[in-house]
Amino acid sequence: MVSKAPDIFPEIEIPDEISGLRMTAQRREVYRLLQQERNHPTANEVFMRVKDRLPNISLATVYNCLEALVQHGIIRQVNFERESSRYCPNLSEHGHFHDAATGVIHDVDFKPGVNLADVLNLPPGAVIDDVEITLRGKLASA
Amino acid sequence: MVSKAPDIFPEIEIPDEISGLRMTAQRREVYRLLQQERNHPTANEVFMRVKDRLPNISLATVYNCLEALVQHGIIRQVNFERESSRYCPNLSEHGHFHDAATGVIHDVDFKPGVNLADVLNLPPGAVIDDVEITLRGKLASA
DNA sequence: AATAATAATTGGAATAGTTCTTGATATTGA
DNA sequence: TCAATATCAAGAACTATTCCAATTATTATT
Repeated sequence: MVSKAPDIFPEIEIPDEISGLRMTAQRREVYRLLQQERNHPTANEVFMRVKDRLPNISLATVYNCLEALVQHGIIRQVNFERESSRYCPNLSEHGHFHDAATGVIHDVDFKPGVNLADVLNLPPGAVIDDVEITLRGKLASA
Repeated sequence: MVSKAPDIFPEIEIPDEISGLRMTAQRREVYRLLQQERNHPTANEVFMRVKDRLPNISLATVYNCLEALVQHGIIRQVNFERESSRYCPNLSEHGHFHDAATGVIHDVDFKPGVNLADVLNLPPGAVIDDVEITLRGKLASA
């Protein structure tokens, strides 16, 4: 007899529309999963997980949903090297620390009041639309 | 009658060995090209360019050469989103600014004396091996 | 210099993540 | 209700990269 792992979080309610994007059943479940499992899953991981609730969903649809959510600024797409894209619902400007030992990805926030131009020699006239910071290393067992 | 574009730079001399890596003809030309054309070419762009001098070189060999050079710390591999990897001979710790209008990639240096931990809330105990900073935006015509 | 051992190169096949295409299904608006 | 539009599913297609097996080049040893 197979028993499903219990949902750790109470059901997250998701409205019928977010930022102008209609929440279909598929988009809703994809988004809900990202909210609940904040370990930056790949499209395929999302696919496997969401199948619990929508057994007929296809991988192509997961890609479609993820793209729609990214396009509407509801989630973020994160890339490490040329590995599979990963997705996260943390919209605040942040970077990522990739623990080489465990593979776990930690969100890394900016300290308040930090200005990129204080830190980097930007090309003159540069207007920054998007910043991507990725760190790789180890967590010394504290 | 086809005339080759003249080499802008005088021939760059490359020793028989760099950081313990034997410089074969193929590796030498790949490396020379990266030194001369500092526009962060892709493997395929390197391939097409290097063919001028080594008409029989294969794309697989270009990939092999690039990997060997990266492995020995002679060049760096740079990834933007999930686009083709690009390669650059600038070894100093630096980031990249990607001009959305022109597609041109500019190297961006750190201001002297900047410490990552001053700027980011790193996870406690994090030891950083590698930093990757990518900016995307536009260059306001100065 | 000849030979054996090792390393590098080539060309094509294989792989993996993602995108595209087509037909079916659902939703919205008139 | 009907037409127009959007979304979905399934699998084919695409692309950057890696792998593989056979050949060629280089190095070390006699």
